[in-house]
Amino acid sequence: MAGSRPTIGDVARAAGVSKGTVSLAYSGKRPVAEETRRRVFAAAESLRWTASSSAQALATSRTSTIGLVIARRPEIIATDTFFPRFIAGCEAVLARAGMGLMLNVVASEEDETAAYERYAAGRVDGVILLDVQQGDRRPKLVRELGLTSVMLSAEAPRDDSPTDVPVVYTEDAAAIGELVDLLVEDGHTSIAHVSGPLRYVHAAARHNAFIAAMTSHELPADRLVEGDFTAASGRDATAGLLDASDRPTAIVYANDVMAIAGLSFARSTGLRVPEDLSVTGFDDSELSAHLSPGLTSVSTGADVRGAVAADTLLAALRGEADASVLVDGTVVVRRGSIAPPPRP
Amino acid sequence: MAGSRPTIGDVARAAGVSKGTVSLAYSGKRPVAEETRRRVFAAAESLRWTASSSAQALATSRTSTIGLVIARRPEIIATDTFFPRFIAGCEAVLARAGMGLMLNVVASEEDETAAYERYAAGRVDGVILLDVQQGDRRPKLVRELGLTSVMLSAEAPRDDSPTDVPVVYTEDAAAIGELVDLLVEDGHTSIAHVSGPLRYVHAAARHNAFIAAMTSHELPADRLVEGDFTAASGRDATAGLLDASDRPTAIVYANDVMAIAGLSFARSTGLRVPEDLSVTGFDDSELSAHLSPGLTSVSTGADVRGAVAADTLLAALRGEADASVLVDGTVVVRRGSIAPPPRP
DNA sequence: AGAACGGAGCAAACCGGTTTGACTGCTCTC
DNA sequence: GAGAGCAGTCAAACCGGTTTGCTCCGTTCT
Repeated sequence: MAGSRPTIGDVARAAGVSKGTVSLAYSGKRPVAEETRRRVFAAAESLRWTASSSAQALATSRTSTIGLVIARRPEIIATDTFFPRFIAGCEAVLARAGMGLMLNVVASEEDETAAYERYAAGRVDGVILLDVQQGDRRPKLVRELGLTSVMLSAEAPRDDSPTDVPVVYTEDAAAIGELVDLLVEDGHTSIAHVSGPLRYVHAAARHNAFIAAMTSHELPADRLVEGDFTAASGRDATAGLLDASDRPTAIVYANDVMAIAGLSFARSTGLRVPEDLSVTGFDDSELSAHLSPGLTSVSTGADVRGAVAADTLLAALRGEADASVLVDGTVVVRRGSIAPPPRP
Repeated sequence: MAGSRPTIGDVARAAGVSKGTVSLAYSGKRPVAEETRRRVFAAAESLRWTASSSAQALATSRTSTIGLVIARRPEIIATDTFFPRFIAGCEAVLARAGMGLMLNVVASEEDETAAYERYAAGRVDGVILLDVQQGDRRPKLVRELGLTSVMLSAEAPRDDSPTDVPVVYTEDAAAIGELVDLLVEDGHTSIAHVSGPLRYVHAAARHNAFIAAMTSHELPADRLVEGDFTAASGRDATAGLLDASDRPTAIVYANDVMAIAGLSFARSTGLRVPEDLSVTGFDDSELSAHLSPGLTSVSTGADVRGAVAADTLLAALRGEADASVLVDGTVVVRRGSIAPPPRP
């Protein structure tokens, strides 16, 4: 019983052929007689044999695994609904391709480097880079380590982008523009923005898009607060904004968690939402639809992005097209959290 | 100069020793002269050599990786804040031990079985079983596949537990009891419970604890609704409870997301929280502290549980103690969402 | 009829580590 | 001074697959 798993040699013996033939019967890299193939498969099945992936990895130098390093503080990982959805999307694609996903959550830059080095030591074939920053060091790092990679971004890659890493991106700017348009149409002129950490490309993209949208309406974009995507920072930023003598009548938050915390804080000071203050979020978590009022947000299809990122990485691993790809899934979802501003 | 990574043979040559000596210098399984060891390390460093984990895995039949299969619908994964925190906790321990974490998100039972079979084919050494159900088939499955495992639970393992899998558990019952005590002390007598899917051991544990607590106060435990942990189910369950002619004055939810959705729904019908209705959650997500009113909840230390689960699994892999371990980190956090019931 | 060709399969080398039996000096004992 | 014991090292076997050079055989072409 149990003990050790059968090896390809056991299967070969049972089928009366050589190891090489068993391997070829499965890979099809050379013709194998139909009848032989059947004998091999039958033998494998009765022995319940599956190829050892360690041995396969050693022989082919491909691990059938891709890696994902998440470098964020635990509080943020805990509340941000992006990661789980993104990972679920990846998985759907990877599982179909027989690939595995290796995950690492790191706290420091050294840990991050160490994680990529372990990856390169024959643990994964490629990686997906999340939370890209301006002048991110990782594309260079992973290339030097010999890992294929794909980056996620919130804007089209610039022509002068220094790397040849394929980019999977959304166009967050357009969605932010739409949100601002909605608010301006409702009559708002004093609109604030609470961004994520601006070192992130995605946070900066939304931040810049907000400024551009306000400017295009000839409104001042001077109420800008940098948050960090946590509920706590959403509350603090909101407190600061509402404290001013001429408080804004609407706040555009860079994610839902900050928006919900901000909304709650505003209410606790006696303001009504949306009558006295309109708020919008970003990323449309499931909870947002079930609040009262519902939170106006931007659905970005995190799972789709995960799937596309995985697909793109698999293609890159096959040596195919390195082109960047736009994931066009951002949809503004209007709910009860916005309304015309109060009369002065 | 990319090309191929150096091998142990290159290091051996550079240091003027044999492959075996290099290996022994690193593993220390046999004595190696101090001076030789230094030469080997120096050579390895200058060649930037790291052992190939595929080769290591093949030679030792240990992969230095553990696996985690998450079998939940994407909506739930997206909102539940438990997984990310749990994983971050695991990772902290695993990284320190040089182990990797392989993650799989599956949609069906076949996919789940397939995932464990891939694991067993030399991808991971052991697995952590989450969301254990009554009569769960996985302990048996993974044992047959030759994988070491650890289970997470919300109650002490019964004596007659059919398996010898170590269990890492919290005692959710005590926390639920405390919540009920708080509400009863405030004068509530009509308290409802919205549970998670009762096939899960953790959901059932909280559900049963609720009934026991109510009974011990000689109150009827007859307002029980089974939800599924999503915001949508929290709202629906709440709608059903509040629709009754004698609506409850307090609702104990099995997680925060359902509680927040329920709270929002109640408000949208004109009820005030906590004046007209008290609500409590479970798992204490970061957001809960920043709502207004803050959500009374139970902090369960998901990250600590992750760390302990990882530690326990590593111990099991070393062949050490299979004992079950209690993670004593549940703390009831009282916030503004509960208050005495309205006078009739 | 002989050459050329391609399908089928075997045996052996290889991937990059780990493990172990055997050998060499050396020191320590009696 | 012979034997025991041990630190230190090497060479070779091994882990379980994949890949390739070569042989064997039957068919087709000229």
